[in-house]
Formats: sequence, C-alpha cells, structure tokens
Amino acid sequence: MQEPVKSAELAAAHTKEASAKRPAEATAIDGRPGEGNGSPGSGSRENGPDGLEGKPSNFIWEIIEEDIKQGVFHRQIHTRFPPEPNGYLHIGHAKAICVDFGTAARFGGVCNLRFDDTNPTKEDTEYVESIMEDVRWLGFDWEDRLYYASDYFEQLYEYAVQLIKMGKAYVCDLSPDEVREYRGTLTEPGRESPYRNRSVEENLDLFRRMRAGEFPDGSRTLRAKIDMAAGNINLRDPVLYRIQHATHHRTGDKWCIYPTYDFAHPLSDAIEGITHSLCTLEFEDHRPLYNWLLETLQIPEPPKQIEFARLELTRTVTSKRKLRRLVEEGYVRGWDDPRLPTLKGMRRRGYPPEAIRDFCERLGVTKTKGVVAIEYLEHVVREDLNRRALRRMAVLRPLKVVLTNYPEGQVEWVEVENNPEDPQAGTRRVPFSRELYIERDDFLENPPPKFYRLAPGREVRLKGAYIVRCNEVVKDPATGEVVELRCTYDPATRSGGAAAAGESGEAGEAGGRRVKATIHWVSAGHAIPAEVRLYDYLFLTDDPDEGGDFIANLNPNSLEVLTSCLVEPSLADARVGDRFQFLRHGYFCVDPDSEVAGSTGTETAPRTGEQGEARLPRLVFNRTVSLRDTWAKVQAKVRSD
RNA sequence: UGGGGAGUCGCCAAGCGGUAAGGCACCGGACUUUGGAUCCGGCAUACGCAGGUUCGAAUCCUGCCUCCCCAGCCA
Repeated sequence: MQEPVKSAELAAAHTKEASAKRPAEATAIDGRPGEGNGSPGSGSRENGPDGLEGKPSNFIWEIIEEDIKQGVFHRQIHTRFPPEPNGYLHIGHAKAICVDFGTAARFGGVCNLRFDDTNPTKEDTEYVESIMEDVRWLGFDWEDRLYYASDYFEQLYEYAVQLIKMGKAYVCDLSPDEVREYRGTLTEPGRESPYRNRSVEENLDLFRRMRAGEFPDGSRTLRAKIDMAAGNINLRDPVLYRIQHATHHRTGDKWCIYPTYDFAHPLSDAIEGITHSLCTLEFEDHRPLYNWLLETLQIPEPPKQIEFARLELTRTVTSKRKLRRLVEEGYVRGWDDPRLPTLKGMRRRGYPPEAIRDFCERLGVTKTKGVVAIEYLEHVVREDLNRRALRRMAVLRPLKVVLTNYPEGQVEWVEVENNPEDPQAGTRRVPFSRELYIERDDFLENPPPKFYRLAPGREVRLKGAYIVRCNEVVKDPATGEVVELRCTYDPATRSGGAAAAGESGEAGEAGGRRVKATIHWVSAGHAIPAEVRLYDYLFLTDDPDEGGDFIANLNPNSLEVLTSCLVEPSLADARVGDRFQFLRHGYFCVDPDSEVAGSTGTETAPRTGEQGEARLPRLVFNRTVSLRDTWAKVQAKVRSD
C-alpha cells in the first residue's frame, strides 16, 4: 500500500515541524536510528530543557543510562521487536514497536526486527509479510537487521546440548498431563520427574534421537534442571524443547523438535547482541529463567530483560482470539476494517502513522497497567490532521437550495483556503451557482434556542461565498418533508471582497447584520457523488468485556454508510489514502473501495481524467475522526435544561 | 496459605526528602467566514490505608488493604 505523494510530503513537513517543536524527542519521533543523526542520544539531550543532566523520560531509559554510565556493555545499545508471525499487528504492538525502536534511537543504537517463529503449527509467512508492511508503515526501519528465531535453530540445539553436558538439562518421558501433575500448584511445590537424573550420555543420546525423529509428538521433552520447589513456577524444570512433527514455514521439515519461547528468546537475544530486551509485564515471571539460561551458558555481557505495561484502550479489543472472532463471524468486514484497532484497520481508516507514534510517545512507558481512553487517541489524531489535512466541502445529507435572485447559468469560482492552519497550503477555487446543496442539519424550520444556522427568515454565510437568506421552504406535499429552500443572496457580501459585509473592519455596515454561522455547500451542477462511511466505536461500553460477553456489547451502529453524499469537484482527483478535512464534519480518508466501481451500489457518474492520470471510478470516504462538536454539547445541555 | 508486579485528579502521567508538572476530559471566557482551530482562566490541602523517622515525606521505615500476572510440550 503506497502513501500518496501528497500525504508523504505532508508527512515530511509534519515530522520537521514536530522535531522543531520538541527537539528532545526528535530522534524518538523519527525512529530511524543512525539516519542523518550523528549522535542522537547526546545530541538531542543537550538541546532538551534539562541539558546534560536532564532526567530520563521513562524508567527504562533511566536503567539504560545507568548501564551506560557503569559501562555494563561494550557494544552499542541494541533492542529488538520480536513478534510471533501468528496474527496481525494492532495498536498494542504499535506501542511496543515505538518503545523498542524509540529506545534504541534515543541512545544512538539500533533495533532488530526478529520473528519469534518457534511454533510451526501457529505461524505463517502471510503474517511475516503483513507485519513487515505494518512496521514500515508505522515509520520504522530495521535496515538489514531482519532475523528469525528459526535461523538460530542449529545454534539453539547446540546450546541445549551444552546444557545437557553440564547436567543442567534432561530428557523427560512424562506425558503432558503428567508434567502438569508433577509441576504442583501455585501453593504446593512440584515433584521431581523420575527421569530427572538420567546420565548425561543417555540424555545426549535421547535428545539426538528426538531430533532424528524417532519419537512421536508429546512423548518426550527436554527440560531444564532447576528447582521443582521454586515459588516461581517457571523455574520448576521448564520445557526447553518439544517434539512437533510439523512443517515450519521457513525450515520446512528439517526439524521435528522446536525450542520453547523461554529457551529461544534469551538465547536469540544473546546471539544478536541485544543489550536490552524490552517486553511486556506478563514476562516478569520469566525473567529469572531468562537470566538462569544466560548465566548457566555463561553468556558474556548478557542482555537485560525489562518489562513495561502494554497499551490498553477503552472500547477496543486487542486479543487475537477476540479480533479473530469479530472478523470470522462477520461482525466487521475484515482484518483491515476501519473499526478495528489493527494497524491495517487504522491505516484504512486514515489514522496517520505519525499520529499513532505521537500517541504512543505521549503515553509514556511505565509498569502501571492502565486503560487509556480512546478519546486521547482521537485527540492526537485530530491535532495531527488539523495541521496537515486540506479542507474540502462535502455535503453528507444534501438539501437543495435555490438562490432565486442569482442569474441562471452563471457560475462564479470562489477562492477558499486549503488550510487556515497552514498558509502554505494555498487556496483553491470552488464553483458557486444558483442551485446548491447544503447539509440537511444546517436548516431547521423551528430552530431551538442557540441554533444559529439557517431557518426561515434567517441568514447564514456560505463558506467562501455570500450571505444568503432563507425566504421559502418547499415541502413534499405528501410527506411534509422539506425538499428545497428558496433563498436570496446578497451580492455585496462576497467573501474576500472589500464589500464583504461587516467584516472588513468598518463595523456594522451592509445592513448591520452579522451572521452567526458559516455553513458549507456544494454547487448542484458541479458536485461529485460520493459514498461516505461514518464509524462509531465498535463497542458501547468502555470495557468491551463488561457483563462477560464482548459480542453483546457490540455497537449496532458502529458503521453508517451514506451513499448520497455530494463533494466539491476538486476532489475528483483524490487518490486512495488521501486525507482531507471535510469542513465542519471531520477528517476523511479515501477508501480503497474507490478503485472498485459500484461494488456497493453507489453509482458515480463516469469521470474522465483531465491530466492523463486515471481517476478513481468512484469515491468512497472513511471518516477517520469527527471534529469536536460543541454544538452537540450545547444541544445536550438545552435538552436537559 | 506460593511467586512476581502495581497503587499520585474521571483517564494517561511527572515527581527520586523541601512543601503536588503536563496532556486528555470537563467547566468558564476571548477570538473566529469551519459551533473547527487558537488563546486565557478554573479543575488533587492531596499522593491506597495506618503508624513511624525527620525541622520537613507522594518521596525513607513498618504494618495493612486493593488490584493484576503465573500452574501451555503458546508467545
């Protein structure tokens, strides 16, 4: 999936801007170690508010700083992001990626991408492709450091042999059930396996034959010989190797024994020269085992495991099981459904990767488990898009307006700014004519207090054009539904012109009226049809598990598809992935479905490109996030009064 | 009744013995040709609880309470 040129440029500008604003975090934001940054660590710190004695911004950096001061490692700071290729990446992984890559960058080190592929029955290359794409999309670069735990199988095997020779590991014939029985419980110690004291020779022979495929799945394991009475269950002779006659997605049928995570992880870290192995809290209990292996095998300057709290969001599920259920049972349209917290979903929805990174960085890194309000993510996304997104006018629920005093057939191209936040974004011309469409919500026949948009006899400004007055309301005689507004415009009020009423400094002229509202519009004869998909939270409760069943908390209205939208003609050249702010609505992103003509029945008139470049057969927009809506609050308050 | 963690505003989070940063949310107000953005102001006598040490503690000590994780040949 390619980032459109337009977005890429904006992204670059954004990064620059962000860096300028927060020099101390520049390298973390950039996330690209060793790129145009001689000494990211010290360099950025000197510019920070705290100077050289500045305080680390999280406990992990504090530890690393101390390690550097103590000279613990005689190599550069080296981290890794170690996903198992058995699923798609989601927002939770985004934080881990930011922490792993960001930490390395902070200290001028590097971060590896390593697939933890030690369980052939659950993994697939489809996932490795997808994961690489997502990490890249997020903006991180592992350069030439792409690794697989499966690349180390031979070395890991040798380490296992070494343990056996040291009398620190043994082949155990207990069945899975027996192993569990012997393990004891949380409060009772385990019992030693009857196979625990086999001779080194016998263990070596058995382990070799395990590898040779002489035994069936589950019949034997290689176990570390530690302490069956340990309070930490991970130390009760943990399994290091299991027999699985399964085809591995990378090593094929070369192996029928596979190392467990507990064995493979610390040693893979060691092999890669990792200095700091950052992972989530649930691995705290594994650290003693992690260290035991490194110590026992006498790994010099062993990597240090540090755990931090994973990211949890309200109204969101990230467990593989739950995500799979949502997808497989059709509650959403696929792994990239914009309502999902998968990176694919977020990308399709229009969340900029820069915003996701910014979000993760602003949350900080701690050991405190928490659930972040999804509103915070939305805030960060709005903040980002407000700076960069080009403004466009789109009428989602059209209501026809005829300007009775505007000459038939006349068209004026009014100039409107592309982004008031960014003068550099320039302006564009939008056609204005006698027949227009405005938002249905912008007219109310019986306006409540504080509603200051259009109503019979009232005036509003049409963005970038004139002030209009509503004189007549045309209704469908059968249903009573308002089908058209007949208005008049005031030629003296055109935007930008010296005569733009009352707003050129000379207070109170042009009839002394000061419109209280400016609304968006499109010209009936020029507008382009479009489909707009409005997303709401997937769940009705902050905690999807409230009440026990997350399916029961699904929001039945999480997707609203509007197929009669009209957008301004400049959007004709939009490309998939482009992001815009639709004035007064929110931020929207062109959906890939735009490339498939009429797949959901939205008939878009065939359009031909003017600059040789093929236009999309139709336009489908996803609402990334709405604008803050103060009016909604006012309404709510009025209602409750 | 085992082991490992965590408890600072509704949410995230600074603080590392010197008298509670910041962001989100919320509430006011200014400004505004997006009821957007922006700007200004308000928002923890209080840091899980109880003692103790100290001139002084969210920060040190003691005890207690609450919550989370661990009994896959998953990661």
